[in-house]
Amino acid sequence: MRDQLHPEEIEPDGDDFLPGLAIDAVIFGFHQNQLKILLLEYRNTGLMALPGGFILTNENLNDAARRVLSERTGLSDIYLEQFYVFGDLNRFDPAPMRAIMAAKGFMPPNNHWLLRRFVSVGYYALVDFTKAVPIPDSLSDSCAWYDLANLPLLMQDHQFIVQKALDTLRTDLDRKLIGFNLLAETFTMADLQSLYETILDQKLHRSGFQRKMLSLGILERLDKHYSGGAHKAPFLYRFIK
Amino acid sequence: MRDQLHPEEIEPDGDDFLPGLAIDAVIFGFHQNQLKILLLEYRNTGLMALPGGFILTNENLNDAARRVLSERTGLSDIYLEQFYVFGDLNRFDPAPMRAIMAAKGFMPPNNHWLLRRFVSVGYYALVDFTKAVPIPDSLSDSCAWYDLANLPLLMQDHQFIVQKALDTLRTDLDRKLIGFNLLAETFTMADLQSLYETILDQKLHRSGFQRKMLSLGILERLDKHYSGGAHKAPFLYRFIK
DNA sequence: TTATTATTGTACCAATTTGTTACAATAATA
DNA sequence: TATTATTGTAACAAATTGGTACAATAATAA
Repeated sequence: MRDQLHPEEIEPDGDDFLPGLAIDAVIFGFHQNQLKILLLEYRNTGLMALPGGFILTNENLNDAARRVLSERTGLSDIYLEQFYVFGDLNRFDPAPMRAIMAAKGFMPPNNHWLLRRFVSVGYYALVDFTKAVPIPDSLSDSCAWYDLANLPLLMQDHQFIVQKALDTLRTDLDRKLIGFNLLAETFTMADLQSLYETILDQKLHRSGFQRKMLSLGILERLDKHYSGGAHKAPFLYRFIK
Repeated sequence: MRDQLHPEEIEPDGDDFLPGLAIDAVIFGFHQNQLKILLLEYRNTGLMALPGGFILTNENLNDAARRVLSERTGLSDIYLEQFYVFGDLNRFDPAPMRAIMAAKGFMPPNNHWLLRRFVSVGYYALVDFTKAVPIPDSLSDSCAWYDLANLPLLMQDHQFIVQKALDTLRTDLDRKLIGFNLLAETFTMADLQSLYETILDQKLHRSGFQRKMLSLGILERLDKHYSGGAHKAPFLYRFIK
């Protein structure tokens, strides 16, 4: 959304971008049985926000989202999905953006394009936590993972956007088969079940879960896995298309 | 989308609207066991298009969609849902819009705001066919129902938009309970089953369908219905929230 | 080396849901 | 009054899901 600007973006016109339109990205990761999302923290303001960006005038909307994702995570080929367009008037509040620009030493005029109303397209993304390398944008001093269960206060309506993304992820989890995008290349059945339990926030029965997953025909069983656990070694699986 | 303009909208600036952003509406109805959608036909051009519109600068996005819906159908309180944002560059083709404006006797300059790139938010709506009164906009000479199974050639990417709306309707049909919005206030179980069969494009088993629908607890059974049919009179049902 | 321990893989049965057939009840028509 | 097509529901089979049980196993502890 109105948060990620490269130095060259703080211009009086913003002519390189589609006016009034932005992208907000809820980037999910999974680590130590916790769902996490990427958040930016803005220099000298204490404001925390979702990664986002604008759409170049010669760029497809979905490509702009992919660009934002890749700029914040270093990854390409990310699982990415539109989930909602946030277009209410009451999300228009120039104060946070003005604070961010002021912290950057820029005092914009009141009609600066970044201070006007924005409609924002919400995307959610699923990434392999172990592969993503969070990269702050030019205005933020950190880009890092935060536990979804314990988020800090977010700027504007970003808390609402996160909730809507999570709702969509929950309903998409079974219909589309997307959970795998949050895991590493190979994983155990227990990993997968823990992921599902965390996303859906409910316990699942081990036996039934395994039966259901295997019946989908999207898992390839690999060799046994003998890590530190003092127990029977589980199989490893890989997702197959 | 870039199709509905009142006379006052054909101005050099379009300052009353958010720039570059539009709404396309796929308005579904159901009549004589056929799914139908509303289409506009533009004067003197033969172009057919989805109803659409723009967002006023002081208007919520969803309210703009409701306004478009009410302007084309005369109905308020319509079931309405966002389903996708169409933001590819290749949907930008000024020719059809120029033809529509020319047919209206207006020769716009090449940089006219209506001839530039638009990102369009797709909404689908479900209305009671018997209550909706299709109303053309100021540039079209007809607004009418067309069989989804037998659509004419549509402008730009509108065929694609319709397909995506239908896909969404199909997956939403069971998750949310929205089919009733396409029926009249009261209906028979056969009506409801026919609706489901038409939307999903597959035969369903009468007994199982009835059992499932009744088990949802969202139907109120009314009196018997004795219409023309030379058969046992079916019950009427009403949808309850 | 051998018991201990926690977990894994899978078999098994119960409970529930879904798929299918059957048939009596019924409302108009012949 | 018989005929006809449809409706409402019962009945049962098949499939799916929920839950338990238990042998197999990999490390650790004795």
